[in-house]
Amino acid sequence: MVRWQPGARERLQAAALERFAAQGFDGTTVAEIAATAGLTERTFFRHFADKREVLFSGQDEFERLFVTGIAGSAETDPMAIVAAALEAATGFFPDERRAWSRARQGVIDADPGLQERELLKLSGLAVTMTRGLRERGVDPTAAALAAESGVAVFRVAFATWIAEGEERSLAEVQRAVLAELRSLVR
Amino acid sequence: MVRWQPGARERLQAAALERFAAQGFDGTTVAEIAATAGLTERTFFRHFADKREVLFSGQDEFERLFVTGIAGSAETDPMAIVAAALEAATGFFPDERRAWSRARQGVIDADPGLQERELLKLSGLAVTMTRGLRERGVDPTAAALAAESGVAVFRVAFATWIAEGEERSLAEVQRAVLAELRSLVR
DNA sequence: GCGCTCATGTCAGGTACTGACATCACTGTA
DNA sequence: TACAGTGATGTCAGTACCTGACATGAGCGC
Repeated sequence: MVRWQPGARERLQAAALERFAAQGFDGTTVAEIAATAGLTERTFFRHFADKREVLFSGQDEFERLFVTGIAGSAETDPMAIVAAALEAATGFFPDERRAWSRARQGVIDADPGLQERELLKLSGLAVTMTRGLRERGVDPTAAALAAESGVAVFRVAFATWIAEGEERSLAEVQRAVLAELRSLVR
Repeated sequence: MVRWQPGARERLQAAALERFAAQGFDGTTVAEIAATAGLTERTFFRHFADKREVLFSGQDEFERLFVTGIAGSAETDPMAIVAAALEAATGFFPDERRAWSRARQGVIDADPGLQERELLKLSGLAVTMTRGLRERGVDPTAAALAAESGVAVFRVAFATWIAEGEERSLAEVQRAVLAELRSLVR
């Protein structure tokens, strides 16, 4: 007889997204999420630092794609390196995840507290990319600027990708947005 | 005999900054801030939506400077309009406020929760600027890009302005940062 | 078999935040 | 001058988030 069902963390994340989508973030208690997953509130806080984090855990792997993308690029021009990293990061969002991403973003867009957390994560991504670029020998200011631009491109591309009716892959959308940025800056 | 001392809001803000600087954000309770200001916890929450907001109230006026700066500019080029708005906004940070700004930023930099709130405010500023530019007839994508760049310039300039040993005014620093951005993009 | 590990449960408590109602100096008006 | 209304504050009770300390018991190595 097994004492605990496996996958507690994943069950909590699924239960949270489902409840948030149905009743809103504020209208859902942590105890309720835990109960839906067959666990207790205390266990929830052992897996996630706070109530909001349940929607953002997994970001680490996403950031790692950017880091390895920067480190593995053969380019020397900062924006070209960033473009390679953006390309590598699209692997985190295959088309099968589009519906899930859309639902998750809908929940985030409905709550300022969740938007705060998202901004903090993206800010952390920019910091990480800046560091990676500087380790490649890029000038500090140029590195920060290129990293911020890269994050901006990702944001716009991601929003487009999950928009109703959009059918292109994230990689395709991202290439188009990057091209648009280049023509605007020129 | 007066029933209440005037300036409750300002007293709460001053007490909060002083306590946060001395014991950290987490190490300070709202009840403690209120008591320092000669008030109760309940009154604190009548003036500020939450504990973090006590450090960010006043942002509205700052944003208004950007808006009027955009609306009042005679330029037509998006980045030139943004430059004018940046210039107008420096009025919010005269040299007399440098020490206070430095103390406040030190508190924010020490707490992730406060950084989240700061990012949300800056994101709101970018949204406001984007709207202002679009009302001036600027293309949507160009407006968003120019607004984001403007916020980025402000962030870098502000960080430089409050750095130890810096003596130039915020307006001077900001002009230098903007020039650097222009040369990088070119 | 036997003890160790470790994910989970239980319990008590602190702090952030909110709604409902009370207080009372001040202000305008008859 | 009396008196009703206003509005900032206080009091109190309650909910939800989050944490520390300790208990439980199936699985695993020896």
